[in-house]
Amino acid sequence: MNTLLKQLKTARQEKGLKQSEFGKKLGLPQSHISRIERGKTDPRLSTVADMARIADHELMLVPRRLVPVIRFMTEGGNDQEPMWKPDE
Amino acid sequence: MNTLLKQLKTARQEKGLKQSEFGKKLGLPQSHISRIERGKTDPRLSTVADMARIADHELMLVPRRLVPVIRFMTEGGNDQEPMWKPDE
DNA sequence: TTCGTATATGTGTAATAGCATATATTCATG
DNA sequence: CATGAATATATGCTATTACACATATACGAA
Repeated sequence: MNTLLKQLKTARQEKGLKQSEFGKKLGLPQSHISRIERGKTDPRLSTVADMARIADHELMLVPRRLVPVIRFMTEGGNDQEPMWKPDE
Repeated sequence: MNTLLKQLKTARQEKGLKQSEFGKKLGLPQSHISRIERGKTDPRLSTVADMARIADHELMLVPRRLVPVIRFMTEGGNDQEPMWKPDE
């Protein structure tokens, strides 16, 4: 499907928001959130941008040659954890 | 207005495409491209994503704390040029 | 002027968005 | 197990709007 929508769903879940709460913050009905997350509808740009912001994210336009780097930074894993440890 | 749309427009221009050519690659009429770029309409997610790809870009969902870094990478300037040179 | 490009307008259609409701599904708790 | 509450998905029915298509206007350059 659309990976962006999947990312949005997990972002919402990580915020601990259910679809109805999420929708209320956006002024959207729960049913619509559901349809969007499952890819049953093609939402408007403003809708997705709003959803992103509520979920502490941002919708950005990225030049293709930077995509791999950014992908690594975002889904590369939890960078609360160090990526390597010095030899002891 | 929406900075993302402005970015899309300059991305198209940098590709040397006029609205009509751009639209043809997308299966969209020129009039629609015009309305979108001027913020007179709220396009669908798929439309914007398609426009991004044609313009050699990608629409990405980015965690808020990474936004400044990515902004620096993208609009930070031409990184064909090295950001520093070693002392000689 | 004529040509190329960008923006504007109007009409018809298809799809999103709003609203209410129905149907799972899971998970407690008696 | 049964029952009920909380969550997620589904459906039907309107209203609003993106989108398709044609056409018109504006403006600058050759």
